[in-house]
Amino acid sequence: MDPVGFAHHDHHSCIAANLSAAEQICQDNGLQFTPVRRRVLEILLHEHRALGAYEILDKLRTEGLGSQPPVAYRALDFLVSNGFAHKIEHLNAFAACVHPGHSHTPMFLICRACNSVAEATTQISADTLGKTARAEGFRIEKAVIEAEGLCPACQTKEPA
Amino acid sequence: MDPVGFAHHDHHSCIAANLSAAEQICQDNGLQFTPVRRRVLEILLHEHRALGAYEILDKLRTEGLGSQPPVAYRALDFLVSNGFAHKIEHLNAFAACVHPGHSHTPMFLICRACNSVAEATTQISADTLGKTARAEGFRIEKAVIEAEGLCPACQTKEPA
DNA sequence: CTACCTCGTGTAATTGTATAACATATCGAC
DNA sequence: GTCGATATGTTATACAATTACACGAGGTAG
Repeated sequence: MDPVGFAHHDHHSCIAANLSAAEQICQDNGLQFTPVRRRVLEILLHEHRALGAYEILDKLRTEGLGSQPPVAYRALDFLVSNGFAHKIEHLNAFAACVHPGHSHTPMFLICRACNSVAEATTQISADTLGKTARAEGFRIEKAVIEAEGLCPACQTKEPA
Repeated sequence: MDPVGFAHHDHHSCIAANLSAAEQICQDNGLQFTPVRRRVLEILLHEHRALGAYEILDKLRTEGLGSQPPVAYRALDFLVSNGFAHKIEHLNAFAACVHPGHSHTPMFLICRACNSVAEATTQISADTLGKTARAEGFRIEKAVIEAEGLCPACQTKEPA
């Protein structure tokens, strides 16, 4: 486990650290961390929640960084492919990864009331899921785990 | 584990059994198993793969059972809510549940080459995921696990 | 130096997925 | 018979994602 999302943290340094980590990784791997890509990651880090592609596009538009859907989708594809962000399938939205550079199978906790998203790491996934899959001859390349429910804050507002 | 999907099975009886199980469950719980809902489940069972809402809608249309998106989506919502079908978030598609009536957190194995989907049950989910979630005060109500990779058939066509 | 290749971006048009909002119908309770 | 609850019919629209093609900057082989 490595909770981030429902707990307080130093947001400013969290953005800076994540951003420079991405920069470093790109340099090490010969990837181009272009202005659009960098800005999209910044936006995701800043909001610290899952954003739809069109929400991101709106922001890009006001900044003159691109106005058509493909601009946003291409940047997001890059970020996701290289582990800087994740797609939350359940929401058709995207969120910055909380620990880029580390290979991990994240689990997302999605609050159905306030739509906040927390990313947690779990040991089980890679191993145990792999076992289940191999049992029927399937070769897993990527796995996503998404849980829907109530975050701590919304549980108090809407008790069982 | 309880693989179904990449293995052969008696499809005809599989449809019939599943359908009557659904009927029974609806009766027991005071749910209306209406023609549209029944037909949508039949379609999903018959195809035995993940279908998009609009694919289903096309079939309904040719049968005079409804022609507008909400018709399909409402039926699908009903089936998903009551455990007769699952939504595959990764594909924006729907598939019949292979063992309705049993509470379970399924894992889906999605082949990226042929798009086939297998549903497997895993013990870990409810328990271990719950533990991870509780660690940060999150209350899980529903969890989905989706894995992307290569099914046995496609592995032979496209070896590592 | 230039012809060419690769990669990233700009833009238009389109396709695919899902929901909002409102009208109509059926059934059972009172 | 009226009312409330549930299901369906229909129009329009919102939201998500991709296709296809043009342009431009940087490298490199000839």
